[in-house]
Amino acid sequence: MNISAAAHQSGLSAKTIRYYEEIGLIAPAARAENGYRQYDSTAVDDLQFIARARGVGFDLQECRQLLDLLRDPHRQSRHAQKLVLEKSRHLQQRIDQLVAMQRELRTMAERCRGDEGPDCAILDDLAAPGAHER
Amino acid sequence: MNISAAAHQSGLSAKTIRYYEEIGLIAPAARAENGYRQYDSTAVDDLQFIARARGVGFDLQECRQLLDLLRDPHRQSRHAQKLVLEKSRHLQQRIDQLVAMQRELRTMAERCRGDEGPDCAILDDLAAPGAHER
DNA sequence: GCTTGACCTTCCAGTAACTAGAAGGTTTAT
DNA sequence: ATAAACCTTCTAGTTACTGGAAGGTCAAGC
Repeated sequence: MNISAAAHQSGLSAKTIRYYEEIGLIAPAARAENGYRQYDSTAVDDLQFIARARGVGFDLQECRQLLDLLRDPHRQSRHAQKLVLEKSRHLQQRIDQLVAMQRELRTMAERCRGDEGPDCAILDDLAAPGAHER
Repeated sequence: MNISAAAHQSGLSAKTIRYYEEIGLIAPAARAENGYRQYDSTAVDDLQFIARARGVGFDLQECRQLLDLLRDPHRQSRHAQKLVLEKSRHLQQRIDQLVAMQRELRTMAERCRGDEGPDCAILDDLAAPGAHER
């Protein structure tokens, strides 16, 4: 199958697949006589694997490690678990950070009248945070 | 005051301040005779404003808009409120996405034995998601 | 007077993970 | 014959910095 079919089946874009090949994340695709890349089902499996790993937050370097594990018959499942647990911890930190930002944004939006006038609690807050608490 | 003092007071790095000047986010700093950038309290105010806006999730383009509003005596507070509400909506989408990823990661980690053997629910899940549900 | 260390300057390059677009070859259908 | 929908490679741009090189400046200590 050609690259756009592989893209469709994996949920990646053709550009992204070429990029993954370029950086060596996936093996160079076989080529048809006309030079077009050809993908079989095992190639598509790899692409889907990567797409799913990306989807739960792994970066490309981590995808590389996960693919290595996937291909290693002597792997130890604790290695994969370690990657997941670490990712989960970092993700939680990021979530906590975003939730804190969200709280601040909501507080600012509530305190702002949001009318035609220039008085603005948001701009005040950004200029002197916490001033309204004192 | 020199750039490192301004950096310290604003919580930004000196590199970042120079970068903000380079892209025109802040006005070019005054220079001392020796060519060193000089910052007064109003310059530091701007830097702090930006640092706080960045801290609640605004990108540099949005910081630019917020600074424009801050400086506009004829501003309407609803414009600032709109920016905040939009940012809040996007942030919530991002949070929801990360929380969903987090759920998947936790499920995978739980289902994986995490031992010395090669059988790994995580790699299985990434290779064929939802297979265990069927 | 000289050195040392901590400042400061500019400029160039690199990061992550693509995405856009140009210029051109191929295939398929009409 | 031509149009469309593919495919190819290559270059450059995105965001918001960060690191490092090469070199100027300043204050303190010997």
